[in-house]
Amino acid sequence: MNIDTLHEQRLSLLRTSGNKITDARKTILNVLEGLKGHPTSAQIVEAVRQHDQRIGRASVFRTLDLFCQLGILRPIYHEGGGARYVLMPDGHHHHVVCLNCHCTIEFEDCALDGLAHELETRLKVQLLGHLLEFYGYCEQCSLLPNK
Amino acid sequence: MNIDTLHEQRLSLLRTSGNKITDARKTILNVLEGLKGHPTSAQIVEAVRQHDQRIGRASVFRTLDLFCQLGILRPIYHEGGGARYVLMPDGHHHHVVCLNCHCTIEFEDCALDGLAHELETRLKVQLLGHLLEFYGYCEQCSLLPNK
DNA sequence: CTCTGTGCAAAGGATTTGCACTACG
DNA sequence: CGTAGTGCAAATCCTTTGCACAGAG
Repeated sequence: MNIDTLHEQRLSLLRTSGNKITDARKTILNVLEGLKGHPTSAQIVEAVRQHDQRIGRASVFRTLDLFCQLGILRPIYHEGGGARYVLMPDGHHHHVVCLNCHCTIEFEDCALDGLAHELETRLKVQLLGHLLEFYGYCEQCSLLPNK
Repeated sequence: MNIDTLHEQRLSLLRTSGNKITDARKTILNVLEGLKGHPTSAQIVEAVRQHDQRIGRASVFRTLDLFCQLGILRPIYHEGGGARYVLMPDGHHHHVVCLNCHCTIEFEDCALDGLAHELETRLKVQLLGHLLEFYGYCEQCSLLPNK
């Protein structure tokens, strides 16, 4: 799937869900698409500010909440002050978190579609995506004593 | 696996990792084991307070961080002020979150052990557990318009 | 034209920190 | 006994809220 297509899809999801497409929201979406990894809200606010001085802090938070509600974004929490956010490129995201140094390693995996379908039937829910997080110790940290 | 055994395992993990077993930590562990679902830090602080008036707020936060580092507990973030915590009974936890009403549905699943082993080999990491979160709309919310 | 979204500034909380004291091992 | 852990209270910082104005549809 093409990046621009994804971008367009997200914008049209905004529209079809009854929300408006504003400059602030477009800018924030662009910023999110440009940031790598799992940025904190503070990093996002900062990046948005650099992009467009006029966008207020509050709007960033409101927009992040909106994106989360639409399933475009997921909040995660990795110790240390504040939520972090992950864009869900194709509705899913997978990573390994180190409990010691808190680094994250992303990986691809698509073994969960079957389970997703089963759950939709069994629990009568409608799923948009998933977030899979393994935790443990990364290569370096697993070599330390006490681990 | 027996509940008491799990409790003992957690305590001995504290000891073997070079931490001390104190009254405060024992109380907080008991409280966590007694709470259902995905309590917020505020709920945990409150529950601890009811259990033992003398335990300070800061100690609760420090202990939660410690438990997270040991892999006993995982922080998650579900919109709406503050982290939530999930005990990892056997090192894993799975749930579905509704993006609209924010309810959660827990389910059992053990299809990830194979993937965990593969990742351990491929990424050279040492895994303790995992958290799998599906998101979408629950039965009631998926029937609403705009969904 | 109407109603949703925005920016600002201030309020409100939750979490963290520093320090003297306690108690685990 | 020594060091890790604790409780308290204050400081800090993130997030939310209220309101008048702007702009999308």
